[in-house]
Amino acid sequence: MSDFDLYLCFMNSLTEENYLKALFNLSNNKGNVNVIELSKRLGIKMPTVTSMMKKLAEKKLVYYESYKPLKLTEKGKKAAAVIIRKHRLTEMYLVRMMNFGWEDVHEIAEQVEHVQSPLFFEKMDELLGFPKLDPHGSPIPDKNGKIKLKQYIKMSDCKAGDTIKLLAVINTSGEFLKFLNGRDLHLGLKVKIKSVEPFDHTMLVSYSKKKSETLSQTVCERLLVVKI
Amino acid sequence: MSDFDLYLCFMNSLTEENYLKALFNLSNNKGNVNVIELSKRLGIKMPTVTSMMKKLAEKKLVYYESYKPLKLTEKGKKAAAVIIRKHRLTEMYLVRMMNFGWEDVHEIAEQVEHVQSPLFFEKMDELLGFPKLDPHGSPIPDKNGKIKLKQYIKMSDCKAGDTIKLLAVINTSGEFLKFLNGRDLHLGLKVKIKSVEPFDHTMLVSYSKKKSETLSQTVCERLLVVKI
DNA sequence: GTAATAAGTTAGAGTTATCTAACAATGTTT
DNA sequence: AAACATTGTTAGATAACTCTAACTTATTAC
Repeated sequence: MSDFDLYLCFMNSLTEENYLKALFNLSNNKGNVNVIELSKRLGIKMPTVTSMMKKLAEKKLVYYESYKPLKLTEKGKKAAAVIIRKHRLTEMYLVRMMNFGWEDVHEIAEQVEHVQSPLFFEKMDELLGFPKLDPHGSPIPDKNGKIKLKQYIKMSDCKAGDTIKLLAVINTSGEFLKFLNGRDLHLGLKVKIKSVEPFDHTMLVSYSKKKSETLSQTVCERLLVVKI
Repeated sequence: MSDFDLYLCFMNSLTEENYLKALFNLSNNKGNVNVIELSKRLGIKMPTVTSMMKKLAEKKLVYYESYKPLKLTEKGKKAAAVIIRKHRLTEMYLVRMMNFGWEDVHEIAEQVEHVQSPLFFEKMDELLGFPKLDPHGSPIPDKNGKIKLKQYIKMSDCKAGDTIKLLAVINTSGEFLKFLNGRDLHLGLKVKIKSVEPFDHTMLVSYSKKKSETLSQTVCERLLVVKI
């Protein structure tokens, strides 16, 4: 068994990496995850997910008991955070060093994150000046998989009269980000909430040179902010 | 079937890509390739190679007849060249834009080359100023898979008294490249062949500030040069 | 030109990751 | 608490890629 094979046998397959990442991202809110949620997120049928959970449980990456919610072990959390670190560093690299728009980087990072070369990502990190956040405002875990969670609130939870600063987006789909581009909405922006429509929670806001824009609840739920 | 699935169904799998690339690289000399050669190059047993050849033949990427040498079709050549383009652009990018040494880039490029995003590689190309050669002196195929072959000769085919310019290396293994680094041998270097030992074809050479160095035949066979 | 060697193929099996169909447990409604 | 809906599991099949063992064809050597 060569050095490389030895290295590989401690490695998780690309498929396993995708399950770990999805588990991590879905856990952010509640700590544990349902089979059906994971199934939907990955676009993979439930029986397949169940059998993969058994496999990951054997590797001590997931706590799994029949009919109980899924939960990453510490080892699993760390493995997932390392992948997410690679994803977010890549996104940052693509935006800052290669002039991609924030709406274009997710798909590419989704592939590059599986590259097995710690040095590659350390180099990115260094060239970027050790960034703490990715282009969408999400925190980048450190080399050991430690992640500093941010105390942001959803814009949709703010009230009329609040002045807020836009600091992250929840959804990183191209569609959504292009919508934000079209309205000149970008991270760091100061926004004043002029009023909130009680019926559908649409917000009437003003920012930069725009006197009056309306943002639907769907949009505001995907924007993370702090009050200022 | 979604747009993305539609895109995928015309795509070759990662495994197929590796077979195509190996076929292309092995063809460079003779145009056709033996099963056993390909088997050794990929580290995959011969029966597996045979069955993959049948699969690639169905996809019109390879001409395959039992007991006959393998040969890429035009379609296969083009597909392979596109992958090799991605590999070589990545190597160049890693060296020029990320400060990697030429001995470190092969393994990383081996993984990055499979990223499915034409834009990603076009961006590299643009940022690099549309390079024609990779860090090891190999030509980078254009977007359409056209490759301009270079008329280099092996240093081992040169004679005593020749003055040559080092323009490419055949082997891109870290070991070999580190050896070259250790002797300050780099591309573009002018080298004078002082004498050739008739018994083992070792060459006695001088270059830059070095009055007298010996290079084994093993090394000289892996160096591509032009006479000047 | 036959025997020995090398190269290539066939047959059958294993692994990983996926699916569908059928069944079981859990949660919700009335 | 019984009925229904939702969620989760089991069983069995499939596809891609790999292997070993046995066999066949081609090449080389005497």
